[in-house]
Amino acid sequence: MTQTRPKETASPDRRGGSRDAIVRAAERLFLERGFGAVSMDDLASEAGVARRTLYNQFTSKEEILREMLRGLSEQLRDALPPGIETQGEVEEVLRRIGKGVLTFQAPASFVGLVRMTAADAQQFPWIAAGFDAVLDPQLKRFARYLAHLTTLGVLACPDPLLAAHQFLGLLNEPVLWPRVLRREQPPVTADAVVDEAVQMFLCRYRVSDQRKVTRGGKRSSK
Amino acid sequence: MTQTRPKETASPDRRGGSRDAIVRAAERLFLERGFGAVSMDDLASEAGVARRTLYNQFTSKEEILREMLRGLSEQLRDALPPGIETQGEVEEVLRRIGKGVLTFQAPASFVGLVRMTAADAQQFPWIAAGFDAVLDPQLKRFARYLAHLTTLGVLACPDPLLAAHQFLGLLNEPVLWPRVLRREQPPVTADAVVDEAVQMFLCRYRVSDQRKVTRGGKRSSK
DNA sequence: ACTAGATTGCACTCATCAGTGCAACACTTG
DNA sequence: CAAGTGTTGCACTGATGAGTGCAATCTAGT
Repeated sequence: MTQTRPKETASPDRRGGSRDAIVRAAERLFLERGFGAVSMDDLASEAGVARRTLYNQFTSKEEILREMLRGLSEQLRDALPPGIETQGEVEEVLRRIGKGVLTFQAPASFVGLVRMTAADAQQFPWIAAGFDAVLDPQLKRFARYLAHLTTLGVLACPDPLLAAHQFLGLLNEPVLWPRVLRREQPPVTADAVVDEAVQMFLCRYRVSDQRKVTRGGKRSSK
Repeated sequence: MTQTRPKETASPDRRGGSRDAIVRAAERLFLERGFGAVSMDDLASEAGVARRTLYNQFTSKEEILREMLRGLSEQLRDALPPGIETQGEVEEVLRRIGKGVLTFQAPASFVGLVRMTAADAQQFPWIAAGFDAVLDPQLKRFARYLAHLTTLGVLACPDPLLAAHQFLGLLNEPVLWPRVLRREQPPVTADAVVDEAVQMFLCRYRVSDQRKVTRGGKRSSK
């Protein structure tokens, strides 16, 4: 009789779909306006759900945010696929990583996440902690890759962590941060930014046994 | 009744000093917690002033923010003193600019301003506009400097604006953004960051007729 | 001392918002 | 139909916060 219903994807309207709808609405609104600036009424109407349902599914507004960030973390964790640095030559790998970074932070939701982290993490430190838990391993992993190449004699990075920061800075400054601060978009394309970043980075850190690829590459076709 | 007791906290001179006290309190609180997270009561007690005085001096909370940002803009406008790029060799000038950038964004108030811009500029676009009005001219000015050096044949920057972004990215990524996002501080010193940024930047853009680039530069001519 | 303007405490109003209780309703399953 | 579960609307509570009116009070300038 009273059976445990697996609640498999029923109609998104009535059955267990409300929880998902709420989380999706939270992604839209929290990331767009920030946590404090979104009321439960906003959330309910954005989710197409009664306000009371929010409290049937979650114990508090904060729990909605937690669940939203959990889902977002999983998405971001796949940003740089494992093994991206294992094959190919340095320049190729760096360009791949650069494109990967710029791609996975391209959606407006990532910009919103950065904004929300900057804004609300004072009151809710666990927001910054969760954000950090996702990004920091990837930065460290990149630094390990650079250190590895240094021991192989391909690069000469005396401080791999700083070098990793530098590479990310070359990518983020013209692309991500203007968006976060709502400055008008620079007219450069992502491809050009990646090309220039790789070029400058290698120019500085590559061990010049032979200069084979440092220069003659196709300059940004745009 | 403890009613007739004057505030013994900051004692803002009783005469005209209250307005300054309020603005100073606004700088502390708004930049630390964000605009939306500070109440007029917080502001009044931080300023050592009656809540009613806020409304005697300003018409609204928003006007307090506007006045605070106005003062802040003037401070930031002096960040890179005029003429900083006119004298000395490229490497010297870049190092001076780099140190200037890192110095003027060192105070916690600047980090707070960035946070507030990211957070509240969705609701109040004029915040981002004011922030932009300060930073953008300086970026453009730096780009003009790079373009000038390119015409002189000292540098080879095909895209001076992108190059300016790159230099700033090399500085900001390891220093400013971790602070904005409340990630733990990297252990690198500001001096090291500036040195490495200048080195990498010149390694990429300097035309090879120089004498004393610290590290063996690679010729990077087109 | 006197006066004018700034300051202060206080008691409001009006609005928003998180969260709860409850009864009615819809849909699914047996 | 009946039971169970999830959803909905509504009316609350309790708290916070922006902004105002007013009378008492303080301080400077004369």
